[in-house]
Amino acid sequence: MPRSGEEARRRLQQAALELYAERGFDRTTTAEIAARAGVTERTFFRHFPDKREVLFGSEATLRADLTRSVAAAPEGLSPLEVLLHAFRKAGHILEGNRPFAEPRLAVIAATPALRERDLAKAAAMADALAAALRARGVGDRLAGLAAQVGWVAFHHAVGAWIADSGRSLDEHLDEAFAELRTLAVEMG
Amino acid sequence: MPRSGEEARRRLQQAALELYAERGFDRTTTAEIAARAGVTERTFFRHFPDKREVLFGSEATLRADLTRSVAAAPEGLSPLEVLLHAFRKAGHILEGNRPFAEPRLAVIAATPALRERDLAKAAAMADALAAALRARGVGDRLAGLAAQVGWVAFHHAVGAWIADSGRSLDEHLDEAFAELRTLAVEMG
DNA sequence: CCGGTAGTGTCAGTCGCTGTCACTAAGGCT
DNA sequence: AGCCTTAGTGACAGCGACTGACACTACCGG
Repeated sequence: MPRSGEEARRRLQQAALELYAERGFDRTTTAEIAARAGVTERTFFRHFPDKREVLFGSEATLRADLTRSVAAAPEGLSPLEVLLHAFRKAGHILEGNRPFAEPRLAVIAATPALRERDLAKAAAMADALAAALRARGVGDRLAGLAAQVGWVAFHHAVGAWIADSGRSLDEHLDEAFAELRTLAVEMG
Repeated sequence: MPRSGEEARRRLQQAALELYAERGFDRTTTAEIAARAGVTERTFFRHFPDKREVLFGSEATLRADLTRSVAAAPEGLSPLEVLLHAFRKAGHILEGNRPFAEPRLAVIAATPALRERDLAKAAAMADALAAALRARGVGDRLAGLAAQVGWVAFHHAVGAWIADSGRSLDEHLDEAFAELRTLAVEMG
């Protein structure tokens, strides 16, 4: 029953998220995911390289958004200001997807294997941000450091926003970057 | 031929590093590692939970060293200064182990699966550093941010030191933290 | 000398993942 | 309409990572 291919892919993602949330990542087999999606195990591995990657399908678009925002940031901003600018734009998208993203984050937080993959995606994101900064003329080494530090602050802000949804993500972002500044200035 | 247990463990680590370097991580089986170490595949998994962990046996002692140094740092220092203090001490140990650590880092850099595990270890290290900072009275959220940012700077310094061994790790550490300060101050 | 214990070998089995081949639905071409 | 290409799939066989269970043996203290 091959329909569009893209449809099977979405069903597999949905089925995987459900099963990971119900029984846990370790207690669900790829065959079960495929069965719930109405396809074969083999088809699962045609759409996703492994059992973890099925939860990380939207990272590529986020990366594209962020790098585009970095490129489109106004002239004359410092590297971290450029990143803050990009994070604000990406954050707005994230705020909309929250009901879908929340169970996903819960499953990832509860599964070491998925946390590893998540960290790898974060590292790739930081690399992409560093490349985007370099394209703006930021020094080679400095771009790498700025991208990683900026990403840490972003991640921190998202975590705070998850815990305290009362305030907007933008507020948490500003606060995280302010804390970053405080930390650095305190150094002799 | 059960001798000391600890001896088999060391032989397994050695054999694994050699084989990973020779054929690559993906092209070596756990059975081959066990064979070169003179034990059975089952024994490999008694000493290490999986094929990757065999390269990460010394992370626990590094973590212990770092957290101890954080606790022993002088009073009155800012969070990042405390971390810089701890990194200097750990760095001296690292400078001694270099001939052993270098092939290990090369293998990790060449293998995505091992990079994932490495990132997970780094995250655990940052968590431990954050806890050590909290024990010194640093605020809860700030400790987490400082630990991650500090670790990024440390990692950056180590990378620069690997590429440019002419200068000491301490110099690279100072430079990384100075760059960090510059980045933060540039922000409006 | 003996009993406990820790480290190991052996075997069987599950599951993640891959290569291969045949099949079928969908869309474009004449 | 009939055909042909192509993408998506099912079925099958197989490797390798990892686990549970059981038996065995070197060691260590009494």
